[in-house]
Amino acid sequence: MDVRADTRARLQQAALELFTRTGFEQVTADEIADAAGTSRRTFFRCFATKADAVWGEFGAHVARLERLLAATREDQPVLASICAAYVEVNDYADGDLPILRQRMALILGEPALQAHAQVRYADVDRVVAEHVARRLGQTPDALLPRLVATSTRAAATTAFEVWLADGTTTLAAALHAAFDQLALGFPDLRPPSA
Amino acid sequence: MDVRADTRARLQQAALELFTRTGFEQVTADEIADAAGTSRRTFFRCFATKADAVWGEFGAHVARLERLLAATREDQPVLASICAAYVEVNDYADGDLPILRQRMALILGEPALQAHAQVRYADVDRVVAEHVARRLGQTPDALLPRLVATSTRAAATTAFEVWLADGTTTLAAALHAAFDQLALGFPDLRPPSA
DNA sequence: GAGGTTAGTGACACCCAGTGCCACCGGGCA
DNA sequence: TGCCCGGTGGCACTGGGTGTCACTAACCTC
Repeated sequence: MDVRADTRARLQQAALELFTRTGFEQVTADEIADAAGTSRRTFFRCFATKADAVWGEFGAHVARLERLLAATREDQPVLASICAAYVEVNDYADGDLPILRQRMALILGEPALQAHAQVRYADVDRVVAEHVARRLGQTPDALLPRLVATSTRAAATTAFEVWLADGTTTLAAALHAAFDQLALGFPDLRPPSA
Repeated sequence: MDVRADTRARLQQAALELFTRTGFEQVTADEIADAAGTSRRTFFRCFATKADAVWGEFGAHVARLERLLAATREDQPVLASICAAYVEVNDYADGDLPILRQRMALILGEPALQAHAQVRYADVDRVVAEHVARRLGQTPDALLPRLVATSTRAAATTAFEVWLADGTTTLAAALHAAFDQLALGFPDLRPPSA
């Protein structure tokens, strides 16, 4: 019932390559399957959606984020704990950075993939909101847990965008810069600029 | 080349109705067209996507937001100006609230529509980022303008969610509550809770 | 009032994503 | 050798979205 790991890996690699070269919408599932030396039917057994081929092991990613948040020390400020967890989860080895760049360029650049990302990010938001709710003694669907979850994810996404566009800064540095702004209520735009 | 306004209105109404009753994925474009007394082909001339039938005149909405932001006084804090613009754009007459609730329940509840929303919201983000960039003398793709745009939209979305789930608070009140938290750097979770 | 233009529409054919179903193939196992 | 079973390929089908053409009704001109 399951899928052989190398078949999945070949499909993922082929998909990433073709999407980057030709554009997400232009590539058909048949072409990916051909490039990976397998069939269209097998592609859709590995990935529920064409878009899912771009996301590696994102489920494991979210699970790891959840564990990190659960292990947070109580005396650490909540935003700092979330920032630290985001930084740790996204601490890739140098050798993995090119693939990460390729993946994120697609996700942040292709409209269809941006849309799909929303569904995947909903899991992240849920995990973060539960963490905040636990720390605050509120329910996860109250205003504050929800708001912290969505705005910290907004910060993380923005950090990824500038990291991707810039090329000189570290991903960790970009994440810290974004979270600092958020945690301080955007001090840089506090003084009326006139 | 254009589409008759009442055809579009009938289709939109039928779509909203059917989506709410049966669920977005369960309704086919044919069924919507039949319910509106027209053809499938005409449906796709009115709306590029099945999902687009849920969004009313969202383009006009964004344009109005842009005008409001452009007319902002220079001595008003940036976040306050954005909050005021969001509140004003979402200041519906009481008679329009039921339709708004219906629309937002679909957009926030159906995964496929959540995904599609990301594409529409990208326009909002661009407009807000340009406003912030103008006020700060930065480019719209710098960290701070992007971050303010995405996190204020996160705040607005969260406000919509609690407004929808709650039923007692005003939309304006929910927006102000969310923006206040954001502008102050989440003071409610500042003290280490231990 | 006849003839031409034009916008809106409907009908049909097509491409492609995604799914259900079944047949096949290869390897472990009695 | 015969059986079982996980991975796979082929096939047909649904449904979203598009390009094309033919039709119709209004409007305009002579």
